[in-house]
Amino acid sequence: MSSATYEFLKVEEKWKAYWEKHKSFKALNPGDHGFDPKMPKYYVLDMFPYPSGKGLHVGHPLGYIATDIVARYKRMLGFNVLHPMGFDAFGLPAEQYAIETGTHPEITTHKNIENMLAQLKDCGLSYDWDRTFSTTDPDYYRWTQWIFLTLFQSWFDPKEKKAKPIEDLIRRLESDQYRDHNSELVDSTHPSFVKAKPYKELDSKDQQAVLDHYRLAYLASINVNWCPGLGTVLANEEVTVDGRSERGNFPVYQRPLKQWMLRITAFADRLIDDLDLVDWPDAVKQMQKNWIGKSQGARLAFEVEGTDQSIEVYTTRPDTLFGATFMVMAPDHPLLSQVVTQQQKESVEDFVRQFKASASAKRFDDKTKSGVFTGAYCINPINGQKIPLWIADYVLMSYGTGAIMAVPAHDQRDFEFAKKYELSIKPVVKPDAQWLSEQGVDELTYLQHPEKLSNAYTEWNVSCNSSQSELSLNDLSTEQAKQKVIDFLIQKQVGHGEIQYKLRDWLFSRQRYWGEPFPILHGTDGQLRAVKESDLPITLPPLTDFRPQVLDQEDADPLPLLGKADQSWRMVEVEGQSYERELNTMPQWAGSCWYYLRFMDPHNDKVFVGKESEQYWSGKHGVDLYVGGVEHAVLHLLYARFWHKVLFDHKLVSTKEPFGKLFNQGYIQAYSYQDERGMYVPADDVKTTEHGFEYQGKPVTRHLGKMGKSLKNSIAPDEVIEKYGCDTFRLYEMYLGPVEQSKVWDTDAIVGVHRFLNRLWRNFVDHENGTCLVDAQESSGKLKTLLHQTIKTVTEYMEQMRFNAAIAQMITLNNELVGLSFIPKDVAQAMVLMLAPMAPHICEELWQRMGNQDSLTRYPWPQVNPQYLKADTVEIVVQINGKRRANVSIPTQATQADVEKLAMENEAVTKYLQGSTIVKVIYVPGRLVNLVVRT
RNA sequence: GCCGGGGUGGCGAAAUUGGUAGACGCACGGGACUUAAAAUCCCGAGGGCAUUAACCUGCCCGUGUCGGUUCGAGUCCGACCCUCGGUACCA
Repeated sequence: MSSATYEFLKVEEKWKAYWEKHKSFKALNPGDHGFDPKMPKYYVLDMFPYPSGKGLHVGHPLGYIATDIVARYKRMLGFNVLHPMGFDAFGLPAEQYAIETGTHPEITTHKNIENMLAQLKDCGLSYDWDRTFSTTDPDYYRWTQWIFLTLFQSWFDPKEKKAKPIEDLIRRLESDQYRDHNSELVDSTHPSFVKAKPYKELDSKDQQAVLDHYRLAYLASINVNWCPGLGTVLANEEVTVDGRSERGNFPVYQRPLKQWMLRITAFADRLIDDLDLVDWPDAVKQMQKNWIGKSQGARLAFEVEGTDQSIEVYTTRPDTLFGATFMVMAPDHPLLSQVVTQQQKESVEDFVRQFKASASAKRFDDKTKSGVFTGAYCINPINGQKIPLWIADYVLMSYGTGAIMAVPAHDQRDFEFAKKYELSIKPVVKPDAQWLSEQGVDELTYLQHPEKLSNAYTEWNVSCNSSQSELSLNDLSTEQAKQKVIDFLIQKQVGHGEIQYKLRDWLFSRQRYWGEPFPILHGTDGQLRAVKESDLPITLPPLTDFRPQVLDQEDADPLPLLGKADQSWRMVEVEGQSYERELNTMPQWAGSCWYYLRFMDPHNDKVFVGKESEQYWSGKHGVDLYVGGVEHAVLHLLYARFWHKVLFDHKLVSTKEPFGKLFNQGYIQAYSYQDERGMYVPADDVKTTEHGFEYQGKPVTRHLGKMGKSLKNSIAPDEVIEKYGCDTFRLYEMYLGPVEQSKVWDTDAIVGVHRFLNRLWRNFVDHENGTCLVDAQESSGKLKTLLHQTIKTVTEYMEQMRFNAAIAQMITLNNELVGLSFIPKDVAQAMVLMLAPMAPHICEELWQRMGNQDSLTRYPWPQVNPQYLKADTVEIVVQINGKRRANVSIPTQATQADVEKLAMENEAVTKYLQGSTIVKVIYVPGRLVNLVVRT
């Protein structure tokens, strides 16, 4: 083998060692030696991984390679680039493994991180490894705990819509603002005892209770998702639509428990509004908006006839109040027992019993509605009409007030229910003429007998049938009518306008071991006490038995694992008082809520991030590019934005939003094969035959999906890198298709880009004697034009992260060089520099062989010279009536008149022009001339 | 149902502001090198029709479907079909 052959393994090893030795990718912080404040910054971040024990497959590095290319590209453009990597290592898998094997999660985590680091380093990624940390490092979670305390010591001022220190609230309470009913502090769910006396006169326990009521982190006894199979409670976001746990697929039950909550709902409006500030995919913005689920409407009360009770309802269509012909409350509504009549008591109780029994078993796509009459009647506050009160399974206690006014004429669900139980239907919005004709009725028939139709429609917008002596909505638009009704409700003191959200406060505690302990102490009297900042971190106690108390009964109380910790850890004495530590741990999401900030200043032991570093790296938009999977659209990304906003309100971070630009990479998919028994067979050994797919002579079925060890279709990056080299691997991952798209892995196709790199090498290095074939001469003519056009398009593609298209351009250029005995210097330089972000090792080697002494890491990206963009002559198309008829070659400088003349002289053109007159000539410079003719 | 993406050869995909559709790569076919194979390299190709011994050449049809705007539409507008993702008795 001659030394001229491209020996990728040797070359790649050489340059990896070089970069490591020279710390080529170290990002300099303000204050560091050599830091240049004039250099613009660029922060490019990956969603950091969970260090799983299974090892990476070729799908994992896709996003990392993309960000690495951006990072290398931006360095060449002269940016100070922050490109860090870390590990999100708290969470269930390590703990489950500990249960099975007895290995402490810390050991497992450490081992997995080591493995993953090695695999990542094989990919030639240009991270600043000095900034790497794991969320499980006490030096890191110390600050996670600190931020939790910041939340705990904050309240949300609804007037200014921002988080403020709790001391600020105490000052206000001491001035006794809270008992004033016009004060924004008054809250209807306030414990009644605190309203009786001024705050100052309350004992310290009651004062605490008041404060706890306002904190951004608070304990509450609420209905939570209790998963006995995992021995823990879960956030709404962690429960699937089937009512099972996202991890482990265990059944989840609703039950009230006392848990830590974070008041994310207070930030709902800002979380929606500030989406306008960021450059994110519309799909993700939309998902967040849907998740928050803001709706505008009205809350109003219906008196229950013959009692002093009234039922509150929420509606987004107050304009249809005249059309309310019955009421429905949820079967688990707290007022139910007080309004049901004696005669109906038995059938209502039967229904409730049935409802409860079937609630967890009920199929989620079952939309049939059933209900029962309570015997009670409500009074419609707008017209005094008496309407029956029902309970039904289609009204949920968890949204709005748990009761609705039913307007069957304009709501599909109410309509179905009304038809089933023969309740009256009253249209109050004028229907559309076209809709009526589709239904085959005239307006009069519809208004008098709406029950004859098969559906109800709600998108019309002029009220009708809506009037009584005091109030008429007839002929008003929906918007006008809504406002008029709300004004009326306020005037009658039975309701008001209201905004509802689907978003619930974030359930923040778990009964597991492998998570951040809460820095909270519980006094013997139930008082909460924050751990002193100087006592952080609260490290996890040693434990040998990690089995959760898995309980068969769904109503058994959860037992936090930290309850098994030694007495000496659990019990603390402060100022002579004895306290027990909080035994819950934080959920997996906690660590990932702020890691992007720690990367800016990872070794700071004074603060969670130094102010100067934070301001420099945040700049105007925070993280400049954040790349990760779309699966985090509502979980991590919503939580992190929430924490960021709290930190922003405390002036601890300088941007409103953490991630200026978000990019969702696609997934790498692979075929998996199952035999008749449904067992997965190794995808590698499956043969394609004329009948289909076969494994060991037996037919198997093919399915396209994720890659994974259990599916026996996993391919490790190591195997690919060993065989083709890291540059080929990186190039191939990018060449497979657009980064944001999912694509199917096909190992066979990898030879394409591998051939390209070999061809590139041969173009540059003489295969006989290994000398460099780059000439001192510059290119000229068409090659020069092609070069500058390539630089132009490739630069555009790099900006748009369309690496597949960029690679194709460079392959084309390289193909032009095949057969040349020497490569012009300017072409060679530009070629190597442009390819360097994607295939850095081979480019470094070629760069050195071209006579450069140092790494090309910070060499400037090639510039386009517009004067070379056009060749001396250019081929243009001659069209006649839009159809291509001929090509003519014209000088670049030619005027339109010249072009027309040349076009007319063309033989093929004259043939078509016979017997026609030219009506119009359209000339697109450099491209075509279109002759519009009439015969 | 609602919201948001996406439909281009056998496959992955390209196509500036509307301007020669299918660049580039895989697979395929042919060839070179080789005792042979692998690897490597070179050449070919959207579909159809006409013409020809063959090359050449000419014409028509082609970007999910139908319609519109335009000299000209993958690109813009309208309706529909299919598909992927999110979400769902949210009042």
